[in-house]
Amino acid sequence: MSSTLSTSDLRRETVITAAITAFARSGYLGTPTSAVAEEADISTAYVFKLFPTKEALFVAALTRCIELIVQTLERGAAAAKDQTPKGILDAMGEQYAELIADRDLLMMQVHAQSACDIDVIRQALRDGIGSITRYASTRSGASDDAVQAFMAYGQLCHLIVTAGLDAVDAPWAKGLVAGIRHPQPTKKSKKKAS
Amino acid sequence: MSSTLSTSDLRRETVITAAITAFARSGYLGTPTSAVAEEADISTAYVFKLFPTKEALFVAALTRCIELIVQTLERGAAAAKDQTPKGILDAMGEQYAELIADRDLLMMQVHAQSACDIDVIRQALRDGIGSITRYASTRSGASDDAVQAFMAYGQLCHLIVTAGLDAVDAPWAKGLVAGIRHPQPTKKSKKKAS
DNA sequence: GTTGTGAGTGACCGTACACTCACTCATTGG
DNA sequence: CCAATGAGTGAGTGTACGGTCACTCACAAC
Repeated sequence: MSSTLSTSDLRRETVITAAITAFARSGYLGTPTSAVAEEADISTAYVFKLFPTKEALFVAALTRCIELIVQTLERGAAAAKDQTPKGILDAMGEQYAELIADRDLLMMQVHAQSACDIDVIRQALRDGIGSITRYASTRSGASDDAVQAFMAYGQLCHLIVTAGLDAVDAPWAKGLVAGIRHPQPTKKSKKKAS
Repeated sequence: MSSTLSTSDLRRETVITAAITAFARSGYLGTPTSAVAEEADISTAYVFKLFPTKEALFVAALTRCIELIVQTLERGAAAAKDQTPKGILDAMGEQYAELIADRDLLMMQVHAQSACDIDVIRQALRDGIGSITRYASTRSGASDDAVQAFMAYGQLCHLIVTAGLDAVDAPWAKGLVAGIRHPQPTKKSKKKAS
């Protein structure tokens, strides 16, 4: 596809991006490395030259997700009209909701949580939650309680999206979903590779 | 081991219990059916006589989890000293925290969420969240907002336990965990089979 | 031109797992 | 005694996947 040659570091970036998409789709165990390779338009063997193990690849992808999320919170905070703690936190939430519209970042977190029996993954997730929480806290200056609530509703949002509760037409579902910023699933056009 | 003969329906019950333990440990894809069989002290082949597919087995286990959770909420509500909506909801939360002390019920939910790309599992999870939400709502009589918060903090609790955040000794972690009822991990004694 | 190097791959290996099948054994009923 | 039925299993089968290895190819340096 690209006529310009890529150094292996560039390729690594490509693979990380592809890994996020692939792992988000079917989770750590459910995604063969070959699926990541295919998504990156690269051979499976080469993926293993760029990353020593599948675990390492997943961790790299997860870490990248967290970076993207923190960057998004930064943008949200910067764009907040109301620069009070609450205003900033709200703006962050709104920006976050927009980021996860395509679900990949969200599903990566869910899948990571489920893969926590693997030490390096749990550690990466811990660190990630740490980054996010610390940033939300220090940047907004909000109370611990407010930050805790911020995170809690974020988790609820994950559940809603994963289980597809926003498509459920029942009072209990409406109540659960109410007031939570909602991404309408962006249509992802899968590119056909030869 | 048992000298009394068991009808196949009894066996099915045993297998469901075993499945909860096994699946909770390593998730849907990470748990071979043979692990469930071993936990139930039964041959793998017989598991497939009792449940048509691994999917069906997982769904049965998940459904059982939800039943156990709702029963727990019932007990919590009944035991509430303060029978106001908030009092009942709090009591439910406390009882729930106690139930998930051994983590199996909690991990099953996490793993189910991650396995939501399988239709029957997502459906079962949806129904389960529905049961729980509806029960919490009607039994407590609390507002939609309060029920929503109840669920949100429940989800945060799942994250804390899964990622082991309660073992993290940093301010951000303390802030996240603060005030959330906590199970100290019950020691499970694995029984040795011959 | 030949020697070195890094990008990239096809073909393979060992293992694990979902699911099947032919079978054994015990109990029941006549 | 024999037939039928249901509990329960050992030994497979086909396939998929993580990881490896020997290899090719393009290009640069001399």
